[in-house]
Amino acid sequence: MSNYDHKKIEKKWQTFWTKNKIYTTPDKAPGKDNFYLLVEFPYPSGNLHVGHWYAFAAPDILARAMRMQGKNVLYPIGFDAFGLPAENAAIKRGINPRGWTDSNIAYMKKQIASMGASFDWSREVQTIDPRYYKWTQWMFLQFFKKGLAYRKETAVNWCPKDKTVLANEQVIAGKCERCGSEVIQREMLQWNLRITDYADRLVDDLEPLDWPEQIKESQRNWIGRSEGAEIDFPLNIAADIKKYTYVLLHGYGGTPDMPRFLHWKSELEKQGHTVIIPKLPNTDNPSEAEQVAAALKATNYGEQTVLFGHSLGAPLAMKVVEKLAKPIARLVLAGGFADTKFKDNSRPFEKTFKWKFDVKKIHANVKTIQLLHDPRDYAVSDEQFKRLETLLGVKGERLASEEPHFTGKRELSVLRWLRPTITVFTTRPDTLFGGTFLVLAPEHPWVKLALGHKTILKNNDEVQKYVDAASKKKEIERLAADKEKTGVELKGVKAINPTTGKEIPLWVADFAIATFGTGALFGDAHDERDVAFATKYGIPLKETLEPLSIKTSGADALRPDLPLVKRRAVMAIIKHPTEEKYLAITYKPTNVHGFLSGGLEGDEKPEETAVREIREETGYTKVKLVRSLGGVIHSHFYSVKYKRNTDSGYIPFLFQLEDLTREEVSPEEKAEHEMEWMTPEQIDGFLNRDDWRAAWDRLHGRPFTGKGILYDSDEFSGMTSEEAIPLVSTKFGRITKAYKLRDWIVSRQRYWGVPIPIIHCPTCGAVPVPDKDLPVKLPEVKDYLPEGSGKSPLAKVKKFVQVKCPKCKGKAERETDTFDTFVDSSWYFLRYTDPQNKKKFADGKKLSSWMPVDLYLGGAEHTTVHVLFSRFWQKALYDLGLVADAEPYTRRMNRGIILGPDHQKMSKSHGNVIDPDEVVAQLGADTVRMYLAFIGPYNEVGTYPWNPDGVVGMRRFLERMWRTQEKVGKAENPALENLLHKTIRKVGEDITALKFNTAISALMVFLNAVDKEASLGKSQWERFLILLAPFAPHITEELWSIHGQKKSIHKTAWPGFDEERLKSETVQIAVQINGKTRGETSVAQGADKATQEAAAKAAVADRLEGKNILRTIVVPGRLVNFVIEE
RNA sequence: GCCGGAGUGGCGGAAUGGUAUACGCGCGCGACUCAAAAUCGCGUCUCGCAAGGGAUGAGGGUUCGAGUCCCUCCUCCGGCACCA
Repeated sequence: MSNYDHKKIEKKWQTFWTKNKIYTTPDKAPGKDNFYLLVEFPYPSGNLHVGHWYAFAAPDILARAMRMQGKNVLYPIGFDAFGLPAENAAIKRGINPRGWTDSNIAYMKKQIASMGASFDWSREVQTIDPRYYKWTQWMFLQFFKKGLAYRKETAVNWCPKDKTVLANEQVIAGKCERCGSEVIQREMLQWNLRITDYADRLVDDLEPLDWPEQIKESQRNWIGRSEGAEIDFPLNIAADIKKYTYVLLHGYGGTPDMPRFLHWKSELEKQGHTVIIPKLPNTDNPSEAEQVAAALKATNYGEQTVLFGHSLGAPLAMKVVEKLAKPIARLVLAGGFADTKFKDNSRPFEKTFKWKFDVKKIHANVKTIQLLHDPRDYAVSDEQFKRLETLLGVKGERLASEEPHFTGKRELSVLRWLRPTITVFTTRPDTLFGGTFLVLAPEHPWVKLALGHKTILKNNDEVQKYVDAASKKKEIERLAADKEKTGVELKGVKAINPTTGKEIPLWVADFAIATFGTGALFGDAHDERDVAFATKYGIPLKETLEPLSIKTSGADALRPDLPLVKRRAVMAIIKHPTEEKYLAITYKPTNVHGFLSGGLEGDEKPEETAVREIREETGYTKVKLVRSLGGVIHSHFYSVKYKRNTDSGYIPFLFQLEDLTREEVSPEEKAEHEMEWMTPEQIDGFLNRDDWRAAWDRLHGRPFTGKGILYDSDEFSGMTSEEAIPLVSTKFGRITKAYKLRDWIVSRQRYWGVPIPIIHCPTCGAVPVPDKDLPVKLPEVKDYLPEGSGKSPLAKVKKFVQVKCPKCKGKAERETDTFDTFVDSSWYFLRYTDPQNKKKFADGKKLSSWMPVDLYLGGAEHTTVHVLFSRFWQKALYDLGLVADAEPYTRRMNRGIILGPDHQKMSKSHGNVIDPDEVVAQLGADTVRMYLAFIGPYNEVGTYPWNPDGVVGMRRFLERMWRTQEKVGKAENPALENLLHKTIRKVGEDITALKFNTAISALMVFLNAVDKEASLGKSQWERFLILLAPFAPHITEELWSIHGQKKSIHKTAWPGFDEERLKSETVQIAVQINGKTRGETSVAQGADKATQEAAAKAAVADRLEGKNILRTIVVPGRLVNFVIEE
């Protein structure tokens, strides 16, 4: 027997496997089920670290085992090769990013081969390959055509050093993730994908997935859905300050005297505005020229004009704006069309209207454009509306109108948008009656609108200063939770609380976030942050909620079968006469920790009740009322004393003892209560029921922020928060949702990425590059530095930029931004199913034979962004009918992290980095694979320190195994056979469950047993080798061939096991007395309960002597438990 | 602050509600050796000479029986965070 020479063996077999292409995966294999095992493809940084090994070599065990167990396993790999590091290397060293990337890939491929990984390299995918990114571009264009992609002036994170825009997730603590420079805010035209349209589905579709809760929860948190309502607060701008002239354009077949127009007119006139509703000619068969002329004649358009167009009036209004000589204040469109491409509702006027717009002119003539859309609208499809949004570059409002095409009698939905209102988002509409101020984000559109109008905004300069300061502040600084809140009142403007009709002040404050909800909120007395803000600035507050505590657990939990009985009662917090202490009372029957309480008797006043109860329960006689704490605290609980469900309305008071004079307390009272003087800190930890805590909070002036019972809220008074929320929402606003998730900005002003396949034409707008011209190849450039103005280096390549418009053949310019690399990686798993396809991104049949991915293994750092983006991408493709599944990954698991030997994260600065190449050279790939698999469970996100001694231990195991070949003889060793069957089962089960560590432990147990035996049979040895083969593919292949096998061990079937063999002839059973193990005994396999009981009794006879056995529990083959009297 | 996950020897970790601490590392003792390494054997939660007792972050509960299920608290890890 030679020594175990890992270098020779590993090289030999890696060459053999490659030569014989043993890992090439067919799309279908007869008699085998397909299994798609996906690992995240690496970025070609140039060097494989231990993390890569953990990411690729451990799943390789599963891939190999599943193949042997009869599955056709797709285990592919590729490279996510666009991105900043290549470009930075290029800038720094003046080299070509492609060359840099290619050589890194070549080197990493060698390293991956050294793992003995069973990847099918024939399916390799590289995102930098034009044959791949052609389809990245194509998919984006499909989304664009569907209205899922749009360009918008967006405040973005701008890194002054990298001269590029960063995604939120690339900003760490206000600094650029890569270079550490301070990130600033800057407005830029950016391509966005409407991931927010999918927010609900991205949350809801998680529900049925078999994913760890941790991953699902991270995704939910990232999307950040809040359910609540939008409420409109009309603005009371005094008529003498600002008057608008409203021009309302009616639609096809419409007239100015329709009820909704008359209603809008009268409402707007009430606020002092002028309203003009021109009669438009020939509405049954309209001509564009005539209508435009009529509309233009209606008034002298100027900065005081608000133009509104309904239905056909909408494109008409756009035409009108296009033709104007000077800007107007606002353009509002509802139920309008963008072009004739969608003839789902063809009308006669389409012949005469040209439907071409000069978008630049429209924008020049109106800054504020508001688009309203009801998704139920029968005249305007969602796609049409999205087109309109794309055309105008404005995100519209989706809302519920009275009649789906905005044709109701009053159509408040439109009126809300015509007259100035502030719409707020709230999750607590139950506190709306107590809304005493509004807060707008500094970037709120209305603030922008009002600034500069010094007649409206009396403190214009002050507000301007505040808004400027806010935009200069870094986001991190602005959003620090513990920061003192600041704000400025918008003087001269008031909002009207729609529930009370009362005027309330309007503030700008940077704690309001422009991108969440509507960018505006109302402040009330039941929110800690609002109260802190209002208190600081002396804004009045009004409470409208009384606390309600409902006990659902514990001895005082409500009994579902009993009715609630109302009771008036008092709570008394009693202060010590001299010390800063309060009287804490434990009510023993229910273990309620609180203060003193008692019910009103007869026609007692509450204060009298309190004094009487203090005397009866505590014996203290010298008490004085300090103050009433105000309000009522409601509490629903079960009263053990009176045996009924109680609905107590507690009136809370603060008393103080004058001295500690006491009377005798009755024995009954004494038995029920326990008393102790406690410091406020002790009280904090002592109280265990919400009603007491509410009283304690009230004493300290802390706002009540929970759900309760409404008062001073008109017809909603007396309702619980839960009852009131939907009712208030629909009466004063609309039930809706808000998300933290923002649309995905896919533009990057960088060279090393996929060019965005769009051509900008001065007349046609953004035009997609025709399919036949795809891919738009990344041109060569001379230097890779961004242009500095915000444009990518591509902008410097004239040949690339200057093109003809595919539509009108006029002069046009190519988009010069490239895609975020998360775009590249959002669909790579689809390409693996058909990587060479030139006609499609993948063939439908091939897709359906592999998708959805059965198991996706990756790093925890990708749970939110990459996994979420690719789920969105999949859903968008699904909606286009391009893929068959709405979710890409059946299962997703995150792996753990390998730490350095010092239990710290591996890093050069710690000097604790393990270089896998070195360890492989010294101990072999098989050892490293096995060690990583053994280090901890792969199905949990743990942190596992690399233990150099542990790796050596694994090498010892393999050497021990190597020596075992000498023991192999022809005859089976019967002493090992049962254990081998057990091992076969356990290893198989554990690998499937990703518990590689316990699988290896079972293999060790078997080898330990072999060590104690003189020999083992050839068949036993071979079955053992097969079990070990997925873990240590090289050494097992070698030993397999040494024993004369010609076929690769990795093409061998997994051994079976015999159920009967799993059982031994006798079993050890535990003998317990009262659940404690007191002895053990062995009985024959399958012995009946009586036999087991008898054997057990004998085993602990001495302990049972003279004891009365109350019960005996027999768990066959496991234990016998005697329950005896102690 | 909100939400999710987890706390078991000196360390990594194992345990369908049923004999806690498998397996590995480390450590101790021994064998082999002139010696060392390698290898092999024995031991290794804790108190106790022993018989016995006690331990799965702390405290309570459910159960014949709890590391495992429920409640309260503590600590650590992860996600979100001035999110209305």
